Amino acid sequence: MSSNHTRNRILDAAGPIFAAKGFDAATVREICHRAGANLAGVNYHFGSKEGLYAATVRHAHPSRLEQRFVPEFTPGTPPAERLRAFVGILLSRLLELKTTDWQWRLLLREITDPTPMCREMLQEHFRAGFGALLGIIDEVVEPGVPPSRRHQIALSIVGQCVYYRSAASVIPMVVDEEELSAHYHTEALADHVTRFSLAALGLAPPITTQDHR
Amino acid sequence: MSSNHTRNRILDAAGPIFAAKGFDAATVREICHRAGANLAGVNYHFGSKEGLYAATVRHAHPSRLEQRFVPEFTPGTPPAERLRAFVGILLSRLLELKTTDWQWRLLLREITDPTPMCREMLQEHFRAGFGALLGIIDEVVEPGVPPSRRHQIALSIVGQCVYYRSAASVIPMVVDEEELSAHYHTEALADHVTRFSLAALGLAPPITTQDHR
Amino acid sequence: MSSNHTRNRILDAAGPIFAAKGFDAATVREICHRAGANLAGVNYHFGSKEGLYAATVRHAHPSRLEQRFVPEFTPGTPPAERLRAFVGILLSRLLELKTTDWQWRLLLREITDPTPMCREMLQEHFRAGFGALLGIIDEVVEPGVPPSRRHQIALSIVGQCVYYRSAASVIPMVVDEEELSAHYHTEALADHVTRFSLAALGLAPPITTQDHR
Amino acid sequence: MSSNHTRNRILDAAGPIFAAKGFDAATVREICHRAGANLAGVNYHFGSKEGLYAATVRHAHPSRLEQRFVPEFTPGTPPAERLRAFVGILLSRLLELKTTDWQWRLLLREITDPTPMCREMLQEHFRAGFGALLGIIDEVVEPGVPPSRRHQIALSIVGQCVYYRSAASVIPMVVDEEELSAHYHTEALADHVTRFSLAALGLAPPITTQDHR
DNA sequence: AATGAATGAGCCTTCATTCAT
DNA sequence: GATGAATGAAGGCTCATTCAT
Repeated sequence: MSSNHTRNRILDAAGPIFAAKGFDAATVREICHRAGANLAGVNYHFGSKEGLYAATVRHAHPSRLEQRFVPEFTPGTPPAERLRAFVGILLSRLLELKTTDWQWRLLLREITDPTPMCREMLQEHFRAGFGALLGIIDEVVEPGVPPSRRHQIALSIVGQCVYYRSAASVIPMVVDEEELSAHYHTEALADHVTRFSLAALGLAPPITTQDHR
Repeated sequence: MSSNHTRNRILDAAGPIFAAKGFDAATVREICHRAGANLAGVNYHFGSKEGLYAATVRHAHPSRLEQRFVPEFTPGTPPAERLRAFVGILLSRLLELKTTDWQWRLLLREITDPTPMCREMLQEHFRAGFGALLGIIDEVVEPGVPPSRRHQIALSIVGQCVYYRSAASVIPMVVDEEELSAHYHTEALADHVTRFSLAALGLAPPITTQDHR
Repeated sequence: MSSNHTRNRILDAAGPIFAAKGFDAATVREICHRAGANLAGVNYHFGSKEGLYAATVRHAHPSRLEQRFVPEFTPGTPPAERLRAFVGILLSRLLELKTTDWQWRLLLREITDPTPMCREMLQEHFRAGFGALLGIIDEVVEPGVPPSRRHQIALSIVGQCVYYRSAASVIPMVVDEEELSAHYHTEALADHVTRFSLAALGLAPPITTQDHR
Repeated sequence: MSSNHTRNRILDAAGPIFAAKGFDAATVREICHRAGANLAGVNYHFGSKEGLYAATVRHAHPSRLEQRFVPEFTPGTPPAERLRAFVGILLSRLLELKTTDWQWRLLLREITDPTPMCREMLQEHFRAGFGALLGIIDEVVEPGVPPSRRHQIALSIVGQCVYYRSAASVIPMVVDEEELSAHYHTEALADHVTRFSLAALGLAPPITTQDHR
């Protein structure tokens, strides 16, 4: 967009590196080297390593926002179907991190290990997704159920999904390889999480029962 | 156990520091200073910083194992009650991290950001907890439900709990302060997670209904 | 004088900064920033930082020369009165450095820590003041006193004045605060230096006697 | 004295460099290079560049203190003689700075451009000399003369001496070379300053008269 | 068995300067 | 005439490690 070449090259180089290593472990040297830029370029264009990090996160954000958390449904689509879509999208983002998909990894880092400099950006992003999920839940719960309960229901659903990522290293320790490949791909997990949650919401039979799938 | 005083002092000092800052951010300097030991002590006794880390994790392990995930119940205790106990213990460990309780924090770090050198220790620990939870679930599900389903049920329960820790920085962004202090202390969360899960398991009414609590 | 706006803006900005911090500590960045000019402006217009410094000193000079060291006295004014005036003016310039009076500060810096590039300017300035003082002394000394003696008398007088500036940081170490505020403002110091010097010149009683002041 | 070789080598190398260039312009690199030490040695032994500077000043101090400002006089030595000795010593220190005599240059730097870190050391040093001079003056002044006057007399004497150093670069501008070599060596200057001051104190005829010297 | 001393690699940042426009 | 962009050199400092004792 801008004609500023070096600045953009640095920005593009910084993203994957910050995403892969985090703020501390990433070095300005490596970023500049990968960008083919001079070592002083970071300070010239961004003032400091922190400035570059903030710019990188800001840079990562807008392109992400375009991907909504919920597709446009025709009115009348049942909540169960919409919940399945939400869970499917969330899980696919969490688990199918392509090598080039560093923006999302950067956000995940911020969630676990937040940096003061991009709190607001994180907040905006997180609220969007949370709001979308609440919209689905609101259609299901009885009128008298207080907001605090609805919030926790949402967190219970999100938590199930995020766990498959945050504990990715640990799940193979309790599940054998065969089972892993059969039941832990995105679609299978989305099915399970949706099913478990729908059961809790009273929109499906208990998870403990055998089903026809 | 050993008569090597310095070695043990370093080990004791390293635990909390690694737990608090992680491998990279922790410095040999600080550890040795806190241990009242010489800066060269780490390399002398453990070969390298990595060697110290591995030893620290091994050192952390045994004392942890003593704390079981489930108390000894009298036979016949209903699964719902046992599940509530399991969730309560897990959540209290996740959320109520006392300053002295660095061993557990070290394990949590390994889950999110695993280090190759202590995979086996992590595995042993994780399997113990997972097994305990499976023992409870097995009493509830119908006989025909396959193990893969039972595993995922367990992960759904654990995931809900872990999320309150891994997303600790992000939850205040969507929940106001008042609600936070009223509904997000350990006991309230344990009640919710148990209730949500029991509903999914068919052992409680849907979570969407108003209850008497 | 020139129609080159940027050049003059840089020159005006450089003066106070060089005066306040000296050549080394002053940065091209700050100067250009304060001048609202581009960072490259210094090198474009002056070739280098040194070139700017030389130009700044040259720029500082002419406006200074207007301020004479001795006011115009009516012929017949006694030397004692003229000496008091000289000392008063010198001390006030040394001690009462207004923020805007950076030219003088720049000269003072050159005296203590001379830069090769502006030797001539310094020389011209210094000779003017020295000559004025010699004019007063010449009226007092006996005819046979050689010039070398007259020069040293002048230096003894100037030296007393300059010391209050060059040792400004160290005088409070040997003189308490109360005495400082009572006897170390410009007028009181001018009185003392004049009195001491007049006594040495035989135009006043010895400084050791109690006087009526 | 200590067996710590590198530390002392750095200290010895730092002294002359700090004295010659000042704190800012001196570089840790040059110091370590000259000391034949590793670049990190400064931080290991002194914590920081500032720490090294403070240590250097402290290191410079004790050896200096041994050189008293006034030699031991037999009781009854007239004040004029003692004043001459004081002025002679002060001037010789100010003017005859051998290349190896960096300690005194370092102190002079502190006087003109004080560093917060060694204020107390400077104070101690300065008070010693000032006290010695006051001791001489006290014998001369009338009893009723207040301390403030005595202090200023002392400063007038010291000021004359210091000026020959602080204005060393500027004096050749008003005094020709021949006169310089004849009347501006240490002894001649000491004679003049003493004579000028004694005249002011009423212990010698006015400076304006031709004398027999 | 243990340590004080010393090291080399690497960190981020700042500087005056140069280049292409 | 003037500037935004970019650069190379150098700055102080921190780190894990090694060496000699």
